Amino acid sequence: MDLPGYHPRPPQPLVPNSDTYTDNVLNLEGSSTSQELKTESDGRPETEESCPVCGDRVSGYHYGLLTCESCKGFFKRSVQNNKHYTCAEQQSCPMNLSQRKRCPYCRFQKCLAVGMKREAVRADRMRGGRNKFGPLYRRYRQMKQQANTAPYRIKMETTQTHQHAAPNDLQLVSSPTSTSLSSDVFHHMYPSSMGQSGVPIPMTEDRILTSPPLGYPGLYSRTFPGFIQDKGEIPFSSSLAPANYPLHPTSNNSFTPRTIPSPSPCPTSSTTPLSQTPTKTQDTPSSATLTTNFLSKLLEGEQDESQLCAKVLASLQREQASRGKHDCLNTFSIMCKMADQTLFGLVEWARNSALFKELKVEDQMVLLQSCWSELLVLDHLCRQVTYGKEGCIYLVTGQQIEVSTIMSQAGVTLCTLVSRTQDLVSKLKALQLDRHEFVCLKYLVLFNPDVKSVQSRRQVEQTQERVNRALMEYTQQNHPGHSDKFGQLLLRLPEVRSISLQVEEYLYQRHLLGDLPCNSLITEMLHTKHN
DNA sequence: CTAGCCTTGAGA
DNA sequence: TCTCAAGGCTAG
Repeated sequence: MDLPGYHPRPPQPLVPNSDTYTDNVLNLEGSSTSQELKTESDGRPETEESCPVCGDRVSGYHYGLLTCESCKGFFKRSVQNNKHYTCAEQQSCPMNLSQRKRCPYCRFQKCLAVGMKREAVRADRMRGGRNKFGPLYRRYRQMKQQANTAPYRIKMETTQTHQHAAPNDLQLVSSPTSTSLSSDVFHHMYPSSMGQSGVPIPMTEDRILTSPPLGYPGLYSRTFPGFIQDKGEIPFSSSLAPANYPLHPTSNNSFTPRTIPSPSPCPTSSTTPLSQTPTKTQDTPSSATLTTNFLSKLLEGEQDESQLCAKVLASLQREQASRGKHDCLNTFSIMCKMADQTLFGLVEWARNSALFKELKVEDQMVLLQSCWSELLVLDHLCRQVTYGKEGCIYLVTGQQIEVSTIMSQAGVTLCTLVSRTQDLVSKLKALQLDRHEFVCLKYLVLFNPDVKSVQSRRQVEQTQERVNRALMEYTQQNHPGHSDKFGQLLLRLPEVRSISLQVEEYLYQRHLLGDLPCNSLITEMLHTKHN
């Protein structure tokens, strides 16, 4: 956002020898009101929180979340008096302590976007007492307390440290070269089609530099100097071994990370409960067995999260190395780079899929160009369902950002997107989405026969139907108590679609503002669509 | 209209 | 009894 008050602060040395990013990096959209408060820890961290609406100091839980006194009052007045504001600008006014009074429309929209609840304003105006959000507040507080007792905040590394580096430390593979993805990379993946000449793309670079599976990818965040920092600390609570499945703490959802197949040459060694069921000796394979085998095949192609994590970190490190000491990526650019690398992985995933390979190259291209953002959203959702803690967003790099941090610094559109996505995460967690179901959803999105200009429409349709059937049988077999899980899962896809379209729209706007890193696969995808 | 401080009262 | 999120009051 190129709006007044939304400019990142100029880089400034935060600690002696600060040689990498500076404190502007957390500014998703440039506003920078909260982080000073956060780091002035005086042992009462909760009161140091910043209001997700305007960045002012919070005074407690109000209408569903921690906000400041003024936003509490503003929200109360707006709801009680049934206010209808209008925005004189583009409905994306900056929202911070000094400018919150300028546009009540945008302020109220942001209140809603960050999650303030209208229902908490009492229609009867009764004073005192407790409302139904009491337990919610208590849970938040418990979570915060937990986070504060075991904060794995990454101290900003001012010099590269090898202390925690694994033998195949990413630093060893970092190279001061350009980015690994170039704008024509998608076309280079499909050289036979489209006849795009393009420049030679170093698309092998990633493969060359990709490290072997890493034991503790989380550690690399420490060895990635200045990756994200703010006043010497980044506000991410990074887990110790985010992508190391056996060590990853299992959350209260149904995921068992161990079941995530690595691209090992031994695909039959699945440890999923499913693989145990078809071992009964039968002359003709049952429908259940066929479904299981089919899904196992689909799962074989899934990316290994730890490898993806390492790859993304390596790419980001290369990027930083190539930029030099005083040319730092801001947080938004870092997020874009992460998304770009993730997308690159998703394209690879599709291209390596046996079912996808059966399609004509032209069809492969149009399908991917049609659903790339949905795949990204699905991938993000799966990561949140698997690893995400409540109130946090889990990044592909294994780091976490508190949703409230994003909300306090993002504009209305981004807040809405985050809020919608988190809602969907909650629904999928409630549905206990598992890895098999997730991979089916990915295939259902990829094999979309309704995409314009698909040549082998029937083939795409048949594959989609096949996956759809497998998903239905799988949910019926594995969740007999949940008779409509299949239907419930399918009902989430329109929202995935809708979010992905909003993401595309948002990214395109940022692209037009010049905020998107150039030479990215995402930019290319956006261009393809808009052309 | 804003925002800081005050009062209230159900639930822990 | 204490806590703390509601609503209320009021100077600016």
